[in-house]
Order: sequence, then C-alpha cells, then structure tokens
Amino acid sequence: MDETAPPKGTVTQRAIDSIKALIGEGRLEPGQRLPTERDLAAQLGISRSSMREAIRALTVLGVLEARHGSGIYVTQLEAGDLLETFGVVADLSRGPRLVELLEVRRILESTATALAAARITPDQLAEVEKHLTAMNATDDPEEILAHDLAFHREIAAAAGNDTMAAILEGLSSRTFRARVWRGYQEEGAFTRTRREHAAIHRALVARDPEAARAAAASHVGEVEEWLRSQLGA
Amino acid sequence: MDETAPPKGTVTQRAIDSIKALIGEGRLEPGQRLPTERDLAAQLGISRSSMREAIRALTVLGVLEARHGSGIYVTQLEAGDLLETFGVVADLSRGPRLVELLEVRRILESTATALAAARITPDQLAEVEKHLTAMNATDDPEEILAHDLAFHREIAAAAGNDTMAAILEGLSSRTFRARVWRGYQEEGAFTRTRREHAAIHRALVARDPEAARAAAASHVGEVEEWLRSQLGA
DNA sequence: ACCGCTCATGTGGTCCGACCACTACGGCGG
DNA sequence: CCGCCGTAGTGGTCGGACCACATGAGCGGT
Repeated sequence: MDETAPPKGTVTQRAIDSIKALIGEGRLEPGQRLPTERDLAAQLGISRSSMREAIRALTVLGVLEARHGSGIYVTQLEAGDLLETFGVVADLSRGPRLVELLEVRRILESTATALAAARITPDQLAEVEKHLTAMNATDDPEEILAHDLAFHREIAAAAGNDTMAAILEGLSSRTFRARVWRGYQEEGAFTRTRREHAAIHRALVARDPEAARAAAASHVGEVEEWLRSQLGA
Repeated sequence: MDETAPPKGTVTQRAIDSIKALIGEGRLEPGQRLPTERDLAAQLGISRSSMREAIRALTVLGVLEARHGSGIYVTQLEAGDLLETFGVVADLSRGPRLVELLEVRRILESTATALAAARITPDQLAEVEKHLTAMNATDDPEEILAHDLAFHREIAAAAGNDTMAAILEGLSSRTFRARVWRGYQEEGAFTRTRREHAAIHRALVARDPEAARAAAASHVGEVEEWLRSQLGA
C-alpha cells in the first residue's frame, strides 16, 4: 500500500516517467533549470548512473538539454525540439516505408502549401523567391538540394502551423532527401523539378490555395511514383 | 587525419551515432541480436556506462530493445516501433500547440478515412462496426473513449499506410485524448459525436471516399474548434 | 572607481569495479 | 523421454573516483 514507491518496471524507466510527469503537470516550466544529477538521484532514491540514463533518454527526445558545466534545463518544448526525433524515423526507413513516408509528406505538404498561399506575407514570399532563383542558377546538386529544402521550409513556415512545419522538416531531413534524390535526379528530373517549383510559386503569387495544393501534391507525387517504380523493379 | 577516431561531441553521442549508422548501413538487421554491452563498449573503446546510456537512448527511440538476462536486439524498425515517441510530443504539448496537433490529425485522419472507404475489407468493416455499436451501448466515459480510439484505429489500419496509422495513433494517445475529451464531453457532445461517427460509418459502407473525408474532417474539426474557443476564453 | 585576468567552485561527462536479477540452456534424475 | 534444477551469461543497479567545462567571485592592475 506504499504509494510512494510503486515498484514498476526498471528504476531508470521510473525516473524517466517521474520527470516527464513533472513537466506534464507544469511543475517544471520550459527553460527552467533542474537540480543537479546528484540531487535528482538522491530525491528519487536511485543511483546517479540510473538517473543519468534517464536524463540521456529525455535529452534525445528533445525534452531536456544538458549543458556541460552549467546544469540541466528543460527545453522550450517547441515543436522543433520535440519532433527532431522524427528525422531518425526517416533515416532508418527504407523500402516500402519510404513510400509511406512520402505519402504522408504529400498530404501534409500539399495542405501546408495551400495554407501558405492564403497566408504568406510579402517578406516570406520574397524569401521563397530567393531560394527559387538560387536553385535555378546553379548546377551543383549539393547546392540545389539545400535551396530546395529551404524553398519548402519557407513555405511550410508561412502556413502558420509550427508543428506541421516541424514534421515536414523531419520528413525532408538531409540524409532522407539525399538518399532518394540521388537516384531521382540521375534521370534528368532537373527540368521537371524546376517546372514544378515554378508552378508552386505561381500559385503562391496568385494566392490560389487550390492551385497550390495541386502543384505541391503533384510535385511530391512525382517523386513518390518514381520511388514506387524503383521498388518494383 | 585519423579517420577511425574523430573526436566529435560527447563519447556517448558518438556511440549513438555509431550504432545508428550500423543499422542505417544495413549491417544490423531488424530483430538481430547485438553483442553484449561489455563487448560493444570495448569495441568502441568506451566505458560500459557510456555505452549503456547510448543503448538507453536508442531504446527510448524505439530502435533497440533490451531484454533483461537475454541480450540487446534491434527492433523490427516498423512504423509503430519508431513512432511511439510521437506520443510524448502529444502528451507534453498544451495550449496553442494542441490545436496545431489536432489540425495535423484532421488532415491525416480525413485522408486516411477517405482511403479506408476505398480499400476497407468486409472483415475490417465488421470490426469497425463492433466498436461503433459498443461505443453507443454504454455510458461509461472510460469505455466510450476506448472504443472511440479503436474505431479510428481500425479505420486508419484499413487505409493501408502503416506509417500514417502510427502517427495517428500517437496523436490520439491515451493521455492526449483524455485531457481534451474531459472538457469536451462535459458539454454534452455525446450525441453529436455519435452522429458524426455514424456519418463516417455510412460513408465507409457506401465506399464513398469524398463523403468519408468530409465526415472525418468535420469530426476532428469540431473538437478542434471547441479547443480553439477554450483557449480564447 | 573600473576593467580584466585568474582561479576556486560546482556542474555534467567519463570511467571503473562490484554486485544483483533475470534468462536461457544443458545435464541430471525420474 | 520428460521435467526439474543448477549454472553461466546477460542486462540492471549501485557507489565512488576522476576529468572537462562554465561560471562567478576576488584579486590585480590601470
């Protein structure tokens, strides 16, 4: 009947849940500093080693941030912090799951682009155009990819949903895109990609959400179809 | 120029990246067993403590699975394994971000329901109906919630995209739904919810994707709007 | 009085060695 | 041939020691 020490699973897991609960209950605010590892361990009656594992776990989840020599802090708990792990999923996926991820991206990206068409500000639009022209002005695949990513990132940001933008960021993470793009662009998809980007841009300028949605869906869908055919071959 | 020992960040982080790379390169297959903690630590020239932290980190990410007394194994790396952490995001979010998450869910859920309308099998449809009737046959909020979750889960599964289903699962995770639902249902939303579920079901039976999309979007949108108004108040 | 450097303090990062809890497997006895 | 049981090996926990780094107080010079 001892409520204070419910012998759940492993000690470390208990520590993870405890800290997560503290944040969930609002007893730990974003940005706030936690007690030292030694104190935390003492409070829960566990060893420092176990507490360190718990902290490390919450660190990779983007919940905590450890600064060497300074202390442990709660992150801002913003979408970007927490959804960084989404990139891991993309990186470790392959085969059929890559297509599924691309399908999710198509759905979200098309909606985000449609929203952006309605909400984008002149400043944001200028930023988008900057990457569009820079993308068309070079032949270095590396540079093209970077501007391509930025192009879509700016659009996602203009949609006004940080969470959606963070998810899309994960779905376009460096290694993920690089792996798919390598093969895709070898088939001379450059010109097609440029045309699609131009179509998206036109829709944004015209503030036409439906056209933007269609253009974005088509854009991602092209890659999706290509990947699907690659897996079948 | 020593490529074998690039002194990156922390030792533990290096270990995490190393194991992740092993899996990414396909040198570690899903389900495969890893060497012991002691051996792994020795191979990378680090202490067992640091290696344990790395393993713990990859464990919470759903990449590895440690079985006490048996060994460490690579998970199946399926969508469900890797996207479990998505639930953490939902649990720790509040305020405006809850609305953003519901918006993402609305987009994905409506598409998933539309796909399900076209692809659902008789068996799957029967399962959906089971939860629908069970949901309407009780007054216990706890039980209603359980069947509600199962109702949408079956539909998501019928859509045929495991990744999407896993994300939706995270967006409907226990505590997340419970928190929002508590207030939502206090306003006598039961009847409205039942009507909406019935509409979704009708669309599935009729195999009408567009109707299904609209019904699902409306269903989630109702909660979304309610939550938005709550935040404004 | 002010600025800059130094160094003591406290923090997270790493390592070690020991022991505990559990699983798996093989051998012994029925 | 089957089932029990012991043992070896695994992850889980612990405690303590030392290292690397960040911070701020205090000293020195200006």
